[in-house]
This record gives sequence, structure tokens and C-alpha cells, in this order.
Amino acid sequence: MQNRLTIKDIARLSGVGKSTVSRVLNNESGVSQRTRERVEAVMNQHDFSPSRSARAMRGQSDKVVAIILSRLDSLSENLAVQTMLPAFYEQGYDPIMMESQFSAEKVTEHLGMLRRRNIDGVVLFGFTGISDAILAPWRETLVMLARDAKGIASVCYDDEGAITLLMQSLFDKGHRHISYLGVPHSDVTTGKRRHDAYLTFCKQYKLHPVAALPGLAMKQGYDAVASVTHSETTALVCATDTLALGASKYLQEQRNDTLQLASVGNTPLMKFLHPEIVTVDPGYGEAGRQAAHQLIEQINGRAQPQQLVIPAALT
Amino acid sequence: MQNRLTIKDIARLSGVGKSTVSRVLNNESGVSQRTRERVEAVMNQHDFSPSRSARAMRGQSDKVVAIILSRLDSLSENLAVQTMLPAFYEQGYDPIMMESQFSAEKVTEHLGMLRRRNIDGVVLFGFTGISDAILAPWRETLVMLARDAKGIASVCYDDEGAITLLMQSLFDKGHRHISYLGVPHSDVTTGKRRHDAYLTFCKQYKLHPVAALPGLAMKQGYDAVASVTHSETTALVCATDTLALGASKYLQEQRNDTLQLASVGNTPLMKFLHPEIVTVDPGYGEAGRQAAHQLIEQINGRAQPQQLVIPAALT
DNA sequence: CTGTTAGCGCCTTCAC
DNA sequence: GTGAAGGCGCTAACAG
Repeated sequence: MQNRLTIKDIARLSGVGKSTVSRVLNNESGVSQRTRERVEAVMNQHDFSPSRSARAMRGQSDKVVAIILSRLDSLSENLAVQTMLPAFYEQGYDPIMMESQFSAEKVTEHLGMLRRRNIDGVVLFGFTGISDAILAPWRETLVMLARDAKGIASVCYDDEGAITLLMQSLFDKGHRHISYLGVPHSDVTTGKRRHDAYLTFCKQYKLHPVAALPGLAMKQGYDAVASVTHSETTALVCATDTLALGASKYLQEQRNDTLQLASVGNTPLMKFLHPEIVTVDPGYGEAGRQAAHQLIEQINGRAQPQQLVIPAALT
Repeated sequence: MQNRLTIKDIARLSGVGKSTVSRVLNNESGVSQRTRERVEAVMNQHDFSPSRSARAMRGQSDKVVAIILSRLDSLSENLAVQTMLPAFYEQGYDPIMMESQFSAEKVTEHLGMLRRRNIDGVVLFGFTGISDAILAPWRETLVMLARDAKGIASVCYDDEGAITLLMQSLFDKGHRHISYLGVPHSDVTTGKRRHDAYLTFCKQYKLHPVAALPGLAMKQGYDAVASVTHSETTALVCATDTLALGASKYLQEQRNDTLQLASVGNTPLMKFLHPEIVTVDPGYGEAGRQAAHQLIEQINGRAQPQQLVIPAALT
């Protein structure tokens, strides 16, 4: 590397001591206005920036956080990460990324590596199978997304609200035979909560529930449509955009363009491919922003772990 | 944070000096077998790992690289990053990620920040508008993907080969009226090179070229299909999967299922939505692997910048 | 208000 | 072979 200059150089160039430079650097009080300005001038002039490693060594924190997403190509996680990155950079944190591929072992492995690296904090996109035990040591510095766990901070989507909004909207449009395509209950949030909300709505409005819970993949949506659509079915609610994408492919192949699809997601891909769908926005972007904010506050001891829920909104 | 132990502690615990521990840590010669084993035992026993910041300060690098992708939700870039991440972690590098959103200013800004942070290296997903001038200072430690620039390392796709394979395959299947949907020539690789390959093939086989170059977005593909399909057209080659997705939506709406689509991409989404499409795999995964490898080699001074091209393959 | 003095954890001479 | 001493760039006491 080349000769980067240090606070010592800045001190010499502006005729003050190292500590004064340090004080200016950290916006500490106790420096005369004149001195401060002079030092700042020299810094700008030489495009000075302090060594991260040196600060880290003194302070304990190197201002690095990790984002563990389940899959790089998850539409929803992408939206959340897109707002998260700027939020972290704004506060001087460098986010490193890892992929769990929905494997709890990978998460454990990654967290272990992060522990050794002495990272400041972690945003983890949760999924079924992550045990509380492996999260426990991170109580102070981990925020989980899309899933909650007791004792640790989380940002969740309003699963119940999202489905209810969808159902209400369809009901208001006159639909009385609404089927549901979802995810098994082993997945608590996307699976159980959304399905339960569907059942509750049906009971409340005296509709006959027809549902299948094949899983998260497009292909599973595609394969399951037939099992939940009868001759009288007029609408189909899907737990996720991905599932809806699979379903709509099936319907297209059947030349069925009367069934009204609905899903929670509001991803750009969906909006382009099927603008006619009824969609609810779970607030992925907002969730990312909140998660980053919450993590930073916790790292700096300004907040305790807390469970947030992002409100869903019809689009 | 808690009291992590330091080489000093390890030294005390194993009854040797700090420098001996350091030697063991760095696999240096000049330590007796017995001592080495004893020290290593203590290290393992306490799950010791040296402070990154301290090593970084002592002149070594901090083993952090950056990946600047154009968009987090780019299907092709996702595939490349998915292979890149493990490659970096394997070598002990932490990859931080940034999004350029196809803005040259953002790239400049990000590179500036990375320069100040004294990062080890950068993988940049290239696009039109990045000037050689802003890349020049990074000659030694930047690898560009999907685009080349003189003097700096790059990993490109075989644009010409990909299109030629597609055309040949369609030709062999009997198609004689093949249209083309692409990207403006201002984009050298995806735009000009692929279009040129199309034209060359047409000339060589005496086909009549019919092309439009609307851009990269799905909607643009959707809108442009009509302008390149005549009554005799039997096949349509698209420069990217995204474009093809737009085109296929249009065709579906027109209830046209006779036109054979073809595209370069081979992304999972495409494979699911339209398995009937003729597709060529540009080797995104391989490109990611190569880029990571090349960058690491350059960082360690074991390789000079070089331009690589990933061969395309019919799927 | 400001400079001097100690380290933070590690690597690197340089003696022993 | 091995240990002691010095210093990387910075911050945090402690003196002036």
C-alpha cells in the first residue's frame, strides 16, 4: 500500500499535537474554534481519513455488520436488503453478506465465523429450523427478519393483517369462493399465521375454506392449484408472490383468465408480469430500514431488543 | 464485548513468549515441533483467534473486498455472486456489498469510500458509462465483470459465441426467419457485440435480419416484440432472459404459441416459467468463481491483470 | 484549551 | 529456537 498519512502527519502539518487532531476527528469539545478550523482545513486539503484498523483496536468495534440472507435471489429479501445497505453505510458500517440457503447448519457455521471475527452485529433473515440456542449468544447484537424468537430483536411482517386485507378486498369485490395456497405450518409466520388468518376470515364471513399448503417454491404453487380450484372458485389467495407466480403459470396454461389471483408480496417482477393481480405490500423495504436502524441502536447500547411488526398495505 | 484473549494470554498459558505464539500463528519456520504443538493445543482449547484489526494495523491487509453489483435483484449477477461469496470466504476474505444502480456517479462514490477504507480489492459489475479514468487507480486490485476495459482485469461473457450458438440451434431446427430483440449499441457487450453476432450469422446464412434494440428492461422487451415479428417470423432471439420474459408475456397475451423464443441467460426463473425456450448459458456461476479467484491472485501479487472470457454453452 | 504519555494486539528485528 | 523490545495509528488519561 502507499503512504497514507496519519494523525501524526496532520498534527505536524497544522502545528498541533496528535491528541488535538484526534479530538477534532471525533468532534470532541474542548478545542478552540480557531484550532479546530485549522486542523479541519489541513485534513480536507489532504483528503485525510483515519485508519479503521487503528480505531477498531482502541475502541473494540470495527464497524462491520453481517447480513445473512436465505437466498441471494429471494425477491422479498432483495427489497429489504436494498434499503438496508444505504442505512448501514450512512452510519459508517460496512455490511458483509452471507447466504444460508435455508440451512440451519450454514447459519451456525456463519455465526461462528462472525463470532471469531468479532463482528459488531448481524441481521439474519429467519426461517424455520433455527433454534433459539444458537441465537441466544447474540441476544444483544442480532436482529432477525421475518421471524421472531423470544428474547431477541426482530422485525416481522403483519401476516395476519396482510391476508385479512387481501380477503376483505376480494370479499368487497363480490368474491364468495376464495381458495388459499400457502406454506406448511412448520413455517410459523408465512405458513401457520397466514393460513390461520385465512381460516379466521372464512369463519367470520361464513365462507367455505379450501386450502393447500404445498410449500414456498414456484413449482409447488403450480402443482397445487388444481387441488384447490373447483368450478365455483372465483379467487385464489397465495401466501407469497413466488407461489402466485407458479399458480398463474398453471392458470395461463389452462387458459383460465377468470380466476382472480391475490398474493402478498408486491415485488416488481409480479407487478410487471401480472398487474391485474390483487396484491398487498408487506413492507419489505420498510422492514429493511427498521432492521438496520434497530441493530445500530442496539450496538450502541441505545436500545433494547424489541419485536417490531411492519404494517401491511393494499397497493 | 467480553475479554477476548490475546497472544499474550496464549503465551502465558503455554509458557512461551509472545513472539513464539506469533510464529506459530503465521506458520513460520524456526519453532520446534514440540513447542508448536503445545501452543496450537492451547489455541484450540481456548478457541483463540487473533484480532483482525491488530493484524491489519501491523501492515497486513484486513482481508476485506467489495462487490459492487449494479442491482441486487439482477438475475444474472445473483448467479455470479452466489459462487463468488464462498470463494472469498474460503480464502478468509470478507466481502462487503454495494449497489450501483447503473449509475457511474454511485460507482465513483463507492470506490472513493472504499479507497478511504483501504479495502483490499473490488469486483465491479460493469456497465456502460464507467470511464476508464475512474478505474485507472484500481488497476492492481479491481476485477470487472461483464465488461472489459484496457489495462484492468475483467471476466466477460462470450457474447458472440452465445448468440451464434442460439442462431445455429434455431437454424438447425429449420427456422429461416429469425428476429432479434436486443440492447442499444451504447452498451458494448450486451448491446453491440450480441447484435453484431446476430447480423453476422444472418449474412453468412443469407437470412433476412429483423431487429430492434429497445433496452434492458422487461417492459421494453414487451413493447418491442410487435415491431420485429411479421407473419413469416418463426423464431425470436433475445439478448437477455429479462428481455425474453417481457417478450413472452406479450406473446402470451396475443395467444401466440407458435413463435419459438430463444435467449441467453439460463436463469432459474426463466427455466421455470418457460422451459420450452431455447437457452444458452453464458456461465454466470463460472464467471463469479473466476472473478473471485483472479482478484485474490492479484491482491497477493501472484497474477497480473488479465482479460478472461467465459465460454457459452447450449443447455 | 492543548501537548505528553501510555498502551490496544500483533509482527518484526535483534539479541541471547 | 526463543524471548524482549519497539512500533503500527489511534484514543484516553494526565499534566500543564
